[in-house]
Amino acid sequence: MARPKSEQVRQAILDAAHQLFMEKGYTATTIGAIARQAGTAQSNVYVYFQSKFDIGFAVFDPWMRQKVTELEEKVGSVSDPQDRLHTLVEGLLHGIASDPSGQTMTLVQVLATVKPSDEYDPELLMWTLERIREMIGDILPGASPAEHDVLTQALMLSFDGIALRQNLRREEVSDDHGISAMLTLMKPYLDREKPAAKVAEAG
Amino acid sequence: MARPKSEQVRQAILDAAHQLFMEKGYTATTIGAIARQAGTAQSNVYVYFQSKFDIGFAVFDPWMRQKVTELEEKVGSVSDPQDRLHTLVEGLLHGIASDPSGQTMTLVQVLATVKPSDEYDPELLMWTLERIREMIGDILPGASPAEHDVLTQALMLSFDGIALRQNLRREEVSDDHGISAMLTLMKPYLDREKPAAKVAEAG
DNA sequence: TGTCAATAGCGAATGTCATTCGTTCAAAAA
DNA sequence: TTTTTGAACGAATGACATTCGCTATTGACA
Repeated sequence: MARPKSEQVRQAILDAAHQLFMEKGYTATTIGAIARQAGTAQSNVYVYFQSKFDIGFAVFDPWMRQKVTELEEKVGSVSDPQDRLHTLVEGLLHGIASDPSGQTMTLVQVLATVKPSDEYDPELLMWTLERIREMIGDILPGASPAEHDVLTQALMLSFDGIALRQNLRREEVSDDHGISAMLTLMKPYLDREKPAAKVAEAG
Repeated sequence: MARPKSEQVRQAILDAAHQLFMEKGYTATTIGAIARQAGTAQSNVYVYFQSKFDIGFAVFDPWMRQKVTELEEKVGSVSDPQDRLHTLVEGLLHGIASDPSGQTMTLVQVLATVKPSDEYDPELLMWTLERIREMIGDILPGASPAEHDVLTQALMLSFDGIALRQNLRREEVSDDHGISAMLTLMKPYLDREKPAAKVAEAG
């Protein structure tokens, strides 16, 4: 009832935040700057979002879903299993986790500065895990579900690790070694129908 | 020359910071609180440390070295290679990365809030990498140096990933799957002298 | 078509921090 | 002793996220 929130204003705030996060990072972006860029009052931002944390997540969430969806298409368009795996790992760890536009930095800075009052919903994490498990299942139909889980978990863990390092943006701390390491660790699964390791308690 | 800095004061600040970081986390701990707890003036803290970042790192660094050293001893005391690998991965990822005292949260929050003016020195990271590579070399003498690198990089990446998630402290986001996944991925290296994967570009 | 009540929108606070300033005073060097 | 350097300190500064009190709009209802 009464005066409704404007979808335009909401989107303007998200767009402004998105652009500023890319330019300066989440921490260095102020609510005042977001409001100015969005053409509204600083205090009005709080009519649309509960907190800066909220904005950060609202910006990252659709970006991440978009990227993962694109990756699914890309992986789907490759036929050779070895190339598919390479595309998946490379795309996830290089293309998304160490994405140069800085969206991943947003995620890290958002997650690292959660306050108890911020409500973190792991739904995006679960959704992403699901997509990756599915892609891995497609690439390695011979492996067991437990093995799919193992590879999925390891990939997501690496994703988070690379994201954290990305935040440092130091030449000395390159991601390349880590990425090729994960690729190497996963490769053996391509070569067998029933891999040696059935230890997987993951599930 | 002139009045020298007091090692006592410096240590008091570090101790106070250490305790408060464990209790409330890095972000939620204020310089004022550290000073009060250390029995000195807030401004005097800046005589001993350049910034809050500096303090965070000065607290984390010796803790991490201690933990890694303990892990080396623990791994060294185990004889069976399979148990050694298990001890290493479990100790690194469970014992250190998801350490409940909150030191890892300190690391994550410190790294995630670096400002350009903060001088991050990757020396601790390099030192840790070196120790882990050495342990892996001991456990898998049959593997090539390139393979040692691969496993080291993958382990450190997982370490960072688990540390980031640890910061969320949510039941839904457990580390166990990720840890056992890494263990599973590494196990095959125990069973062969010359593993299939020689793809390792890492080095 | 007019009135009411809810609430978007806004400018000016608040409150919390890290960090800096200006001054004082202890101790090393002369 | 005297001088000089810099530790110690209380009081600013300057950034921010977030809240407050008020005004203006707009949907619902008469």
